Amino acid sequence: MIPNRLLEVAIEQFGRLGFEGASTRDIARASGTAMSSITYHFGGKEGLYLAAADHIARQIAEAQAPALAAARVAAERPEREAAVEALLAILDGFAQMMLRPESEPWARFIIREQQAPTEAFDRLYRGAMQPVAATALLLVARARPDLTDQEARATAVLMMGQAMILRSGRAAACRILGVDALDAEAGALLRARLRANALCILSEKSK
Amino acid sequence: MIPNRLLEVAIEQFGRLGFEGASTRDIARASGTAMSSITYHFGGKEGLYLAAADHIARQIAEAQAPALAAARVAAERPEREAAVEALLAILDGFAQMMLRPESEPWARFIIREQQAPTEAFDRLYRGAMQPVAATALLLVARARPDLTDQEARATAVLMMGQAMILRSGRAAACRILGVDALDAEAGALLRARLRANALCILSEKSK
DNA sequence: GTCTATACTACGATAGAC
DNA sequence: GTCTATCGTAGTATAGAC
Repeated sequence: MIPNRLLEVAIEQFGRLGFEGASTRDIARASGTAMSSITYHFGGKEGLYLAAADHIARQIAEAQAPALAAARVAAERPEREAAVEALLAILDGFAQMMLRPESEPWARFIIREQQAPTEAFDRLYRGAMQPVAATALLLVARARPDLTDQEARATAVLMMGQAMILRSGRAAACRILGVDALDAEAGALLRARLRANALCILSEKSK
Repeated sequence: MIPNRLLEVAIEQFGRLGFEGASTRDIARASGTAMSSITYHFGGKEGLYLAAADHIARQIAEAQAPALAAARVAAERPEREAAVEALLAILDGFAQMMLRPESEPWARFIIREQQAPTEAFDRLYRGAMQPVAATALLLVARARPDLTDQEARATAVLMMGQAMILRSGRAAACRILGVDALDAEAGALLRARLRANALCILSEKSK
């Protein structure tokens, strides 16, 4: 299926080179088709870019759906610990996604959009991030009832930052850890520390 | 001074568009000079790119130097609390840098390099990141003697991630917080939560 | 040192054959 | 639907005037 192949290559190239840096010629060639297929299927370079964002959002949403459903159930339980565990699970799922090699191309795409958001960011946020953020926020509020709404939001953002650095700052992380790549061993270490940090943040007693 | 003007514009353009996306024509025009000045001063597009990385590294190193010197003194003190406070200060300094508008152009440049490191990343790491990381690591080890060396390194990386998301995931952070921009008010909230989180991570008693 | 002029390559879009 | 061919524009590098 040519459109799908085009989308995968487009995510790779747009993520690596940016919208203006990537060339429709190269994308078409690497997809094994002619440049004019892009015009035909997506209307042009910009249409392909937006379609790539939608494709990423759909993939992430599908991958996170089960964890989010489980978390929303946990948020209804009376014990605060259930919310803590559910949030730890979401965070770990997020971290695992960041560690998985398959996330590299679309992580590049998203990080680029975060620096200079276009319409594509809107689609990414609404499709992939907003559902995770909303659930995480609900759980932070349950786990830390002492925080105001804005404090809970800030806490959620910062906790996500710990997982996000596994992609956004991977090169520096590897050097600090003294490893060539974030393999299974380094990933397990980081996930364990992330869990310990998050547990400690979420368990703090109200003053 | 034309070379300096070229460097500032280059950081802006390379950060926004990437190495291949930026054009020497535009950089020269925005610097008020001819395209061939780039060849003369930096030997070509690639030379300008590496010089831009060096320029960024120098600026960051200068900005962080006083905080690092103070931290190294604190690391010598016998009380564990001195190390904790010094690390909180470094983290807050880092967060403030991420929040400051001036950091936007070179943050874009650095984040781009993290995704696909070139020789420029080497210069950025050695010049700007390595000194901060080494000091932070020293302080984490002092504050949390129960952690192994690798655990301390992972903890340092994750804690930095909390501050880094203020740049790398700023667009999403703004949406989650429900604000248009990370102004002084939002910045103060985030820094306060970051301090609380870090304090809790660093103070955890050994099991 | 800084400029203009130019050579050469690659870009995105589109028209039209099949 | 997918291809080839072509148009106009913009890219880097470089030679040479001043």
